[in-house]
Amino acid sequence: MAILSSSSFSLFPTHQFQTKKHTRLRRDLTSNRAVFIKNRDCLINRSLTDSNIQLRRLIESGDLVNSVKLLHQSGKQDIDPRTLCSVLQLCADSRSLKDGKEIDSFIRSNGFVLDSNLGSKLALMYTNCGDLVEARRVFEQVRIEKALFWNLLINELGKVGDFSGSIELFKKMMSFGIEMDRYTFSCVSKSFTNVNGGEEFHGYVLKSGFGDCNSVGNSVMAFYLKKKRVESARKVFDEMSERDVISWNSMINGYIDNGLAEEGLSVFVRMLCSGIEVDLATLVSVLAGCVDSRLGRAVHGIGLKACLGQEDRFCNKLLDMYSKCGDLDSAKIVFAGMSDRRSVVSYTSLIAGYAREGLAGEAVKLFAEMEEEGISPDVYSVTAVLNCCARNRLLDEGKRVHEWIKENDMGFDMFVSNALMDMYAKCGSMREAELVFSEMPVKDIYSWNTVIGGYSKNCYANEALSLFSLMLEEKRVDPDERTVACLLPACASLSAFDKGREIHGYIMRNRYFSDRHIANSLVDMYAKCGALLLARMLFDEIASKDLVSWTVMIAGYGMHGFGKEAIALFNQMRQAGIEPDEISFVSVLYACSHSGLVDEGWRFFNLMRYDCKIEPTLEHYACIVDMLARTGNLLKAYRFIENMPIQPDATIWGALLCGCRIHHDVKLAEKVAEKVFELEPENTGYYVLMANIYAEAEKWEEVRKLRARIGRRGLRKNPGCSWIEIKGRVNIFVAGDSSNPETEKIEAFLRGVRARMREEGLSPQTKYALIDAKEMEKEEALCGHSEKLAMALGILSSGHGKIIRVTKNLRVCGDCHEMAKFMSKLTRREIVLRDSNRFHQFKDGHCSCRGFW
DNA sequence: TTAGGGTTAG
Repeated sequence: MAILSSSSFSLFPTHQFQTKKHTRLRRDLTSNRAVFIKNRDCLINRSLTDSNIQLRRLIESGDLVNSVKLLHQSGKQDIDPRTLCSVLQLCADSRSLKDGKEIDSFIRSNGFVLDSNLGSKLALMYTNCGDLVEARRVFEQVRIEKALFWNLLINELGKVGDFSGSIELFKKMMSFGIEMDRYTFSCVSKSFTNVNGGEEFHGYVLKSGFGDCNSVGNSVMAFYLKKKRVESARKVFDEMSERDVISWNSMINGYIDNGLAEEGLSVFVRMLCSGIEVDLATLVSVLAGCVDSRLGRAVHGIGLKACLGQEDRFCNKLLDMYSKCGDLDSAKIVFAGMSDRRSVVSYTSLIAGYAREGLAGEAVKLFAEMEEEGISPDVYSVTAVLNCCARNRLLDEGKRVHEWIKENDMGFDMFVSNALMDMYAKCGSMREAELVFSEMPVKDIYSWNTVIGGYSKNCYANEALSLFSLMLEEKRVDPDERTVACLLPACASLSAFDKGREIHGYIMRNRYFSDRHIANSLVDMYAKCGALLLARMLFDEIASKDLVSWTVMIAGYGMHGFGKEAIALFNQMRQAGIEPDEISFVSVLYACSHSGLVDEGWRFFNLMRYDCKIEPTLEHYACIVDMLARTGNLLKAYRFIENMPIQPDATIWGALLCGCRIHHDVKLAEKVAEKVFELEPENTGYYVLMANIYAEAEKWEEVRKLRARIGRRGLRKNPGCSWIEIKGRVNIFVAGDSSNPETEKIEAFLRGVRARMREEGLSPQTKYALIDAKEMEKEEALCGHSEKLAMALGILSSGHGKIIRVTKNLRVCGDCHEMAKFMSKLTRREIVLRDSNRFHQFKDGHCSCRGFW
């Protein structure tokens, strides 16, 4: 077959035609000369061909050792080049490089002419024995005619990862005018797949005229699929004149592998309708695309009909499918049916299934059972069991696995290290996670994202941000969408508006906004940094909003005290056909409680229970209690808690305690406080809250007793602390702090504000000072509250028009709240204060919380 | 063309 039609050479300059003609001429001359020499040698040494015959016998019996020995004893005249070809073939077959090299040196030292035949065998020997450098050298010395030998070397170079070498040889083959065959394209396709670009591969195939060949078409499909160009692969698939089971399987697998399960399944259905017989690979691919076990069961049936029920790979994939679909009963049936054919793969699938369903005990038990069965865990099963510990917060179990990993020297595996760090991070042990991270010689994107996300979730926001900076500095691994998604919650928790904006810039430069995960966390970040309008603008830009998008925006309105807006958005979400879940109900209930919308709150609570059939959790109950308590319905709240179908926790009673403080009900507070102290005896916040209630009622003796109680328990009050970001630097203040270099200015400013307040008849809210002393001292203590210091620094250090954004770790104090209102009017500055509970937006002497805090 | 494992938002 004329493989390379003349048109195929249009890829090369016209002088190629001359080269081809000349080489053919040279080849003919060389070959004639070889025949001449061979005949001459045979004539001279006719009597000595015995050793040649003997050698052939040895080769035929596969005795390479004696063949080489005999060859060494013989002279050039004894040996026919065809015999050399046979012995080289034997070396190639037995992968014996040492013998092969000896024969090569025999050939060279005896001056044998390296013609295409002998050269081919020499190249084959080197190719098969893995000395690809020598193999390529032979190709440079001799013109090898048969495509087979080129294909083998092209293939081997690709296999060892020398993709450019493989493509170079392919191009040389083409320029030499060697007739290619269909295998040539299969052999080189892997190399084109693995280099950047490689787009010309399809062009070569089309020009070679092999485009119609089924196996070549399959290679082109594989090429596009590896490059994740599923649509291009589909075009090749659609244009194929004939498709074999491999073509169908590739297309199905290509879709499913690239997350397009529906398309993959529709090709599978078409395959079934076309009457093509499915095989093991078809079903293994299809099972990977089954996201619900009903469909998977149908494929299970097809597999049984196709007599694949006993195939290990089919069973393992079935097991994995059922386990991923959450149908553990079916998974267990398959597992039971495998009895003695269970491998570490089967165990891993079921362990991972248990882990996903939160059945940590079962997962750990199965892991132990596997070891008892004599099947040793490998990196996959260890990763699966670590993941199980991570999801179920099993720190002790995870630590035991870590010990096992150390004993069995498995720590080198990146998957294992990453899973270990994730386990520690999810169990809150960031120090351990850090240690694993620091010991990793090579870190990939998962490693960085895991630790950054771990810091972020464990309230080490600053550490998360610095690790991200280090990642950018080191430049070994580029951040991706997930890095940013890990990072934004850190900015959100710190209220680090400027940092968040910087990351927003990074997101826009890298076009990450189209990723909904990113867009949602960006909206959440801005809402939590107090930039509600910005959050809303971005929310409006999200093209296809999901439940999380709506929920973060609803929660954003809620925490800023825009209850009505939150409710409107919740209704809009339902109109858009998105069903609320338990978290979105928490957001809307929280919004109702923070805006004093009692009727609406009840309406949503009932809607959730009776229409959406969502069982309320502690969080929902806490919102209702909070809503009732804030609005002064203290007894209603108390009765509500008593009638709860689930056990109330400290947060629930704590919400009522807060209500008691707002409405100055000391008696009820005492009753509630005892319940809270019993439930969370170590939480100092509740003692402080109760002490405040006493202080506000001026019951100083009770304050003293409570203080003593705190002291006896060895508890220390969590110090109030506020911070403000100025020019990218976070300034932190604790109460009475004078460490800031601007302290003098800050104090003078606050004194001035206080004086102006007094002039306008606003006296300090000294009840909040919590100090039983003379009024003056109290006033001074108030002046030192951390949020006032931070706000003052903000006003003094930032340009007019810039919003002052302050964050406090506890609830804002009443006096600071009054003063902030006054300062916003006096200085005509907008102040956004985020406390542990919500946002306060101070403008023109008013606060957005309207007293609900 | 062919089995199992690791990182993201409310």
